[in-house]
Amino acid sequence: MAKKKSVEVDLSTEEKIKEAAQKVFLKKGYAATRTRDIAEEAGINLALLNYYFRSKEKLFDLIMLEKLEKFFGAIAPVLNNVETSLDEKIALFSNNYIDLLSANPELPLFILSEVRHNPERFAHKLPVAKIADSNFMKQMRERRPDVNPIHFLMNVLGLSVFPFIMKPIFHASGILSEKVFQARIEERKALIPKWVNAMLKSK
Amino acid sequence: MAKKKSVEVDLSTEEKIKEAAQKVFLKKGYAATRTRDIAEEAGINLALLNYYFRSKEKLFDLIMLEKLEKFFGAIAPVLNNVETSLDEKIALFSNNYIDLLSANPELPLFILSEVRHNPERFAHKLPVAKIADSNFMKQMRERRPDVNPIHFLMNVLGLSVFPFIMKPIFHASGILSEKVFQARIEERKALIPKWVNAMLKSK
DNA sequence: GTCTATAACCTGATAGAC
DNA sequence: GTCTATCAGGTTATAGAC
Repeated sequence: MAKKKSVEVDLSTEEKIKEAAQKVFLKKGYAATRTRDIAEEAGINLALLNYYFRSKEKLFDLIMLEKLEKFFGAIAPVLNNVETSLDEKIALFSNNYIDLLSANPELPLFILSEVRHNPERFAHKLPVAKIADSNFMKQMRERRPDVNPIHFLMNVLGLSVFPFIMKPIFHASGILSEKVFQARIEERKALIPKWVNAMLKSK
Repeated sequence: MAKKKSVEVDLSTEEKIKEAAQKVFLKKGYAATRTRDIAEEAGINLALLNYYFRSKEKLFDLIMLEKLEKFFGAIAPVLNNVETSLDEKIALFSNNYIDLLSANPELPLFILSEVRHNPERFAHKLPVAKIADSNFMKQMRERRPDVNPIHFLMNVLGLSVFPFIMKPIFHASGILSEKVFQARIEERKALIPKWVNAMLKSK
C-alpha cells in the first residue's frame, strides 16, 4: 500500500524523489539543478537521493528516458497507423498532441535543449527513423510528389508544438496570460487540419 | 588597429573573450558553461576574464542582450513596415529570417531556453509588444477577421523557426545531414509564402 | 594587461550513527 | 531506510607579482 497515487502525498520515498526530480529537472534543466533542490522539493535529505538513485546523472537519465518516451511515443503510432487516411492522421495527431502538450507544456523545450546539450548521449533513444519512414510520409509522397515530405512533417509538428516553445517568451512579456494561451491552443486543434489541408492543395 | 576583424585573429583581448563567450554560451547554455571553458576557448587565463567583465553573470548578460537583439531585431522592422503589403511582409520575413537563422542556427534554442530558465531577468528586454501590435497583425485582422491574428503570427514564425529548433534532434538521429538540412531550408524560403497564402484562404 | 596562486564557496557523493 | 556530518573535487572570483 501507499503506492501510486497522483495526490502527491502518500507516495513511497523513491516515488517522491522521482516526482521531485521531474519537476526540478523540467524547470531548470540538468545543468542548473542541484541534487539539493530535488531533495528539498521531495521533502527528504540529500543522502536518500543517492541511496535510491546512486547519482544525479542516473536519476536524470531515468527522468529523461520517460520524457523522451512521452514526447516521441505519442507521435510514431499515429503516423504509422496503416488504417487511417492522411487527413485523419493530421486531425488525430494535432488533437492528441495538443492535449498532451497542454498537460505537459514544458516538455518540448526541455527535451529539445537537453538533447541539444548532449546529443550523443540520447541519440540512440530518439525514434526519429520510425517517424521519417512512417506511413504518414508515404502518404505525403503520394499526395504531393513534388514536395519533399519532410516539409509537411515539420509543418504538422511545428504548428502543434511551436506555440509551446514560444510560450515562455509570450508569458514573460506579459502579453499572453495562461488562460488566453490555453484558449488559443484549443482553437488550433480545429484550425491545424484546415491549414494543413490548404497547404497540401497550394500550387 | 587590431580591432574588429572577423578572421578571429588579431582581436583585442576583450573581443577575444567576448567571441569565446558567445561560442561557449551558445553551445552549452549559461548553467553548463564554466568560465574556464571560455578562458581556454579565448586562449587567455581565467583572471583576465574577470578583469574585463567582472563576473560570469555580467559577461552572460552582455552576450544575451546581443543575441536577443539579433533574434528579435530582425522581426519587428519587417512586421511594422507600413509600406509593404501583407503578402510582401510574409515573403520578406521568411526569406530574411531563414537567412539569419542559417547563419546562426543555434540562436532560437539558445534564446528560448535561457529566457525560460530566467524569465524575470530578460522579460523587459523582449520586444514582443512591438510585434503583437504590429502593422502585420493589423493587416491580418483585416484579411481574416474571423481568426485571431496571433495564430498567423505563430504560424509564420513557426514555419521559419521550427526546423532550426528540431535540427539537433534530426541531426543526432543521423537522419538529416547538415547539407541536406540546408537544402530543405532553402526550399522553404519559396514554400512558406505559398503555404501561408493557402492558409489565409482556407475556409 | 597578464599571469600564477589561492581564497571562498558550492556541489555531488559517502561514512557512519540511529 | 533515514538522518547528520563531512569529504573530495570543482567553480567563481580575487590578491598580488611581473
